[in-house]
Formats: sequence, C-alpha cells, structure tokens
Amino acid sequence: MSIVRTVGRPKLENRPLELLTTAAELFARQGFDGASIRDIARAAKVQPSSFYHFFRSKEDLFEEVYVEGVRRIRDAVTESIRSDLSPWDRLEAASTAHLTTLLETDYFSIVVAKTIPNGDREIDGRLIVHRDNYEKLFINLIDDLPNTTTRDQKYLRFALFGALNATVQWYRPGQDRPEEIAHNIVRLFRIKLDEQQEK
Amino acid sequence: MSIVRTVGRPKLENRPLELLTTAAELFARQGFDGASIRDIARAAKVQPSSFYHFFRSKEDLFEEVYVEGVRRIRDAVTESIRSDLSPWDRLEAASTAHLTTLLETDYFSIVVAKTIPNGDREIDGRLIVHRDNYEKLFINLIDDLPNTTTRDQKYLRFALFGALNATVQWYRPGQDRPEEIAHNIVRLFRIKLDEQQEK
Amino acid sequence: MSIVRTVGRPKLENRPLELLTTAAELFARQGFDGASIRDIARAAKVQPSSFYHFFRSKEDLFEEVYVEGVRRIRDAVTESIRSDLSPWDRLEAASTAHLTTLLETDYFSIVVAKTIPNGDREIDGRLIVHRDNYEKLFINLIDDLPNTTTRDQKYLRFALFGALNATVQWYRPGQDRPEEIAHNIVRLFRIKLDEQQEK
Amino acid sequence: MSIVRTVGRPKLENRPLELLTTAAELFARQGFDGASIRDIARAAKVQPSSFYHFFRSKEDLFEEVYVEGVRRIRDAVTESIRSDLSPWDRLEAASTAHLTTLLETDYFSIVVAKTIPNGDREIDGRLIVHRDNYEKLFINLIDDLPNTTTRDQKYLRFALFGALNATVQWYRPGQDRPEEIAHNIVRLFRIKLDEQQEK
DNA sequence: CATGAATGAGGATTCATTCAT
DNA sequence: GATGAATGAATCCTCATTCAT
Repeated sequence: MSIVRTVGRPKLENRPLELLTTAAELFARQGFDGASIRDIARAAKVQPSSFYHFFRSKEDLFEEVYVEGVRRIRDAVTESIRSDLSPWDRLEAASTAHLTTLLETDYFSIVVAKTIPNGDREIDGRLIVHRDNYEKLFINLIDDLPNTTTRDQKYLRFALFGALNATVQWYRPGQDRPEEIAHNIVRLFRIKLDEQQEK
Repeated sequence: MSIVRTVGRPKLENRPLELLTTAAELFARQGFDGASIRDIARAAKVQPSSFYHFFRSKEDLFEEVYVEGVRRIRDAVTESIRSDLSPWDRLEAASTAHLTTLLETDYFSIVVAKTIPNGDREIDGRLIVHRDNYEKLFINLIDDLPNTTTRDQKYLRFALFGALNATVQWYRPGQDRPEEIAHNIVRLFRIKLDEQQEK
Repeated sequence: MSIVRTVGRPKLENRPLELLTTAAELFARQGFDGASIRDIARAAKVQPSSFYHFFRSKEDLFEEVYVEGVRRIRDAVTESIRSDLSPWDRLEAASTAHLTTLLETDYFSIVVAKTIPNGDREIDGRLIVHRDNYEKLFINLIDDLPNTTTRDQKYLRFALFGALNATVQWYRPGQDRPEEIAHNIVRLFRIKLDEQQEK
Repeated sequence: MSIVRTVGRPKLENRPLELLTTAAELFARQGFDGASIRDIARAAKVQPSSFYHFFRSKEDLFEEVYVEGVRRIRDAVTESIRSDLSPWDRLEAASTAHLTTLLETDYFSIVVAKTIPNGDREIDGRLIVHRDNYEKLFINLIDDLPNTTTRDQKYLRFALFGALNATVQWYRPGQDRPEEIAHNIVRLFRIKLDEQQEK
C-alpha cells in the first residue's frame, strides 16, 4: 500500500505525511467545513502559512486525503480478491477488506465513507470519479454472483455499500471485529440469493 | 401526511415556517457547518438579525430542523404500520414510509439521514436521543420477524438502516420510485431469512 | 426624598419605577456600555420595545438614573446640614450622609460615584452640570472651615471627594459602617487643619 | 523613566507597540466596553483581523494594557523611593511619582486609575492581583509612618489612593503640576498625623 | 523551506431602535 | 400601554489565503 502519491508534484517525498494524516483525522471527525486549516496546521505542528508549500488550497488537501482514502480501500480490496474463491466468498472477502480498512486502519478511508459528494461543490465531480473508480471493483464482484438479475445486482450494490459504510456510524472497537461484521452483513444477502438458485 | 403541520405544535405555528424550511434545505445540502446563518437568512429573505427573533442560535435552529425531520419520518412510519400485515410486510411498509418521506417530501428528513452525530459536539447527545427514539419503531418491527436470532436482528437493523439512508446519496427522481426501492431492498433480506426456516 | 421626577413628561407617575431601579443597578455594576437595553428590560421583566414608552433612548435613561442619584445624595446631605454644628462637624455630617447614601441606600448614587463624565460623549455636559450643582453644597461647607486658605479648600475638596467616592471600590457590608468610614476619613483632614490654627 | 521600554520585555518588543498604545488611549477614554476592536484597529491603522495576530482577545489586550500601566506606575514609584528621606517625604515622593506617571506620561496608567475591577468579569481577578501587587509598595510606605495606628494606616491608604487617582477626573494640563498636586494632597494628611505626636 | 505579518471576507451574535398591531 | 417582528449597524472573532523576509 503506497503512502502518498508522488507523481506530478515536486518534492512530494518530503511533503509532510503528518499534514495529510492530521488532515484525514480532522476531516473524518469534523467534515470539510468543520475542520479549518488552522486546526489542521496546529494539530500537525506547523504554521498555517507553511501549509501552502504543500497544498494549493484546502480543497486540494481534501481531495488528496480523499484520493488516498480511496486508494487504501482499493488496495486492500484488490489484495483480498482471490480467484480460487467462490463468487460469494470473494464478495465477503472484499467486504471484509473494505471494512477492516474502514474500521481498523486510519482516518483516510473514513473520510471516504463519510463524505457525500452531491455536486454542489466544484470538487465533487472529481471525488465522484475516484469513488466510482473504486466501486467498479465491487460491481464486478457482484456481477459474478450466480443466479442474480440485473436488478438484484443494482440493489445489492447500493444496499451492501450502504450497510458497509454505515458501520462507521455505530462501530465501536472492542465489540464485533470487522471481519465478523462483514461476514454477518454479507450473510444477510448471501443465503437468500444463494438458496434461491436451488428453488 | 401533511407537509407542514401547524396544529398542536406551538413551536411551529408562530414562527416563520419559511425560515425552518429554508434552513432544512441548506442544512441538507451543505451540512451544519457549510450552511451559514447569512445563507439561510438570505434564502429566506430576512436579515440575519431577524433570524434571532425566532431561534436562539444556529444550533437551536439545527436541532429544531432535525427534530421536525425525525417527527415527519416517525409519523409516516407510524401511520404505515398495520397489524393486519405479516411481520415482513409490516417491515416493508415501514421502509416504504421511511423512504418516501426521505426522498419525496422535503428536506427535513434528509437532514436526519445525512447527519451523523458523533458526540464531538454538545448538541449531538440530544440529536441521538431523538433518533434513537425513532429507531425503536424499527427495532420492534425487526424483533417481530419470525425465525431470526438476536444477531440476525442486530445486523438486519444496521444493514437496513444503512441501505435505506444511503439512498439519499444516489436517488434521482424520475427513476425507481421510493416504494420500489424499499421493496427491492427489503426483498434482499426478506427471502433469505424467510427461506431459512425451511431448512 | 422624591421618587421620580414628574415634571415635563406625561404619565410619569405610572412610569415603571422598576425600570429606573433596575437600570440603576445594571449601570452601577456594568457601566453605561456594559449594560444593554435588553439586559435592563429583561431584568425589569418588560419587553425592550416597551422600554421606549418611558424613555426616549438609552442615554435618556442613563441621565435620569444619574439625576436621580445626584438628587438622592443631595437630599440626604441637605438634610444632614444643621446650623448648630461646628463647620467641621457639619462637614463630617455631610460626608456621613454622602457615604451612607452611597453605600447603604441603592444603586442610583453608585452610578454617580462611578461615572466619570469626560466630555467625550454628548451627554457628559449635562451630567457634569448635575454633579457640579451638588458639589456646590460641599464647596460651601468647606469654605466655612476656619483657618483654611483657598488652596487648602481646593485640595480638600478634591481629596475628600476622591476619598469618599473611592469607598464604593472597597467597601464591603458588615465591616466598618458608613458613618465610621466618614468619621475616619474626615478625621484625617480635620485635626490637621484644626490643629493648625493653634500653631 | 522611559516612555516605552523594549529591553527585557519580550511581550512588547515584537508587537506593534502602536496597537497597545492606541488601545491604552481608547480604553482610558472610553472604557473596556466603550472601545471596540474596530475603533482600536482603525486608530492604529490596521485591520481588525490583524489585531488578532498579536492578541488573543480583547480581554487579553486589555489585560496587557493594564499590566503595562501598573508596571509603569510601579517602576516610577520604586525609583522614587529613597531611603535617605523621612517616611513622610518618602510617601510624598512616591505620590509624586504616582501622579506624574498618571497625569503626564501616557494612557496606560490612566487605564489603571479608571478601571474598577469588581469581580463581575472573569478578568477582574487577574487585574486585582496586579493592582494589589503594586499597592503593597504604598502600604509599606504608610506602615513606616511614625505615630500612626493601624486604623490610621488603613484609612490613610484608602483616602490617599482615592484622592490621588481621582485627579484623573479633574486634572487639566497647564494648571497645577503633578508634583504640586501630590505635595498638596499629602500635606493635607501629613501635618495632621505629624502634629499628633506632639500632643 | 519556513514563517510572521497582514488582510478582506465572512462567521455567529447582539446592539439600540422603530413600528404596525 | 404593550409587544412581536423587523432591521441595519455593529459586536468579537475566525476564515482561507498571500507575501516579504
């Protein structure tokens, strides 16, 4: 899993990862509007003015955090997909990877799960592209499920994503572990559609 | 279910309903931090100072919008519950009411669906009380489902709410209607647990 | 001691004395700028708009409080002056009356003691006239003191007023009573100038 | 005694002294509530927002002005105390220093003389500490006076401070000079208690 | 690289006051 | 008399951002 994308920008290797990490945490907890550059700079122990050496704007920073969040989830999910598993097991493995990243890794992915780009902001279009890019992975996995109609697939996708991402609202460490949660959520859909084929 | 009820609700009848309605829309689209009192006042065509004749603070306004949103969803769901239906049909009827309110009536309920109180703000505690109060309705409906374990119920609740509320992120008017969406989402869970008893 | 001046304004008899009394207290504690019409109206349990039935403006109100404060002190001092006393005893009696009004009666007089009209505000000129009008009483008493030069009198006046009015800064009920304080303060000056004649 | 000392006082040396000086003047003339940040910034020819680079809040600014005022008076008084003088002459010298600072140097000390911390505000406690710290100097000088009782000392202290600080209300440049005023005020008390010993 | 200084716009909120009812 | 509604100006303060050093 890469740390920070380094293409197209000078000196990205040195760019304080801490700034991104700190921003991720604050954006995850307080949202884009609720977290100020001052807050982030203070938490990262730099001056707000120094911030502009690394990011052109607050929106830029947010987009980088978001992109990194998508990448981390995508990398985890990609890694989890093994062709020797059944389609449903692949979907469960992917869901487990998605949830584990969301709930146990860091704040980058939480920003992704909590952010709802609605097109009102100029940045939203770009965020949606990133997110859609990732969701294709799941769409493919769902398309592989046996005995499912297009309609099944469409709603399964929306429902599964809704259910998985909503975990960030109620998950508390120490209770069910992410893989248990993923297993149980997928199970809710799996047997139904699995059994259906036998009818 | 009326759009706005002014009977028996003293808090609403004398206050510029437009202020609440406008606030609901802006909060729904831009979130608490993204919508300013200036924005809301401008959209409602009053001076920002006039706003303070009706609401003590921005948080107060938000809470009123949220409470009204919860009330509208709750009223719709309560009305939809008919004892002559089977447990699963009751759950689907409730889900349809929930979704119809969310997607077809107004912005109050969308504020509820999009707001994730996480305890960081002082207001969050109160919001959670309102929301939990409503969610009990669904918990009861889910408890009534035949042949479900406690674990089934727990995950069904989280997954169903996640799936239903996530619709505000992808729903576009003109495509599937709310009742179709609700039907299809509940169907994903329904058959599975229904069939299970026959195993 | 009159309650509220009733000349020149209609319906003054009914004008809520409580508004004046409340204003006196808030002006005494928080100053003109620190006490708002809202504060005063709230404490007096009327609406801010009702306030304007009785006073043309905040400055008007302040002036009335100030004038009433001056009157209360002046009335008390006037009453205390008895021609059968020696000049020094008369001055002490007047000082006692002044201090008793300041420290034991109400907030009107405290506004007078704490307000320092410096001419920056349009209202200041009028306040100074009221105050000077009262201070003439003391000037006369001091002029009557035996064996004092004009310079003595001038500084005695400034020092005595300074010392007396400063009591509002340190006086705490339950310790020395106002007449004791007045006696001790006057004593500081009295013996010196009294004795001097014997030299 | 220099007007502004920038050596050894880190808090002053880097900050726009003009901001402090301007604030001192406006606070002296209009009080804490009467002088707005806008006013001060405008008079100092900076934007109100620039102000917040140097001071965290209006209260902070006021406290700094107050502390600086106390320091200037204290420095002047400390410098004036010479052990080769008689106790009464020391007190007069201190009074002269106090008055000269108050009336001839700048506005910092006037803020101290005009501000009456009464405990209603959160800042008052700190102001009182600063003031008390300074007043100890005078208490010591008064304690050294021969043939004075504790009661004499207590009232002399209150009366002397009251008389000295009240000068800011009536002093006009061009008439009596501060040292004359101090001399005359102390003289009012001095002979009395001095003479007493001969009785 | 880093940052202290600066800023215009905007944040929520309060101000004294007016006026129709 | 009384007041609820309204307002424009002002309150303190924070915003994201720029720039000279």
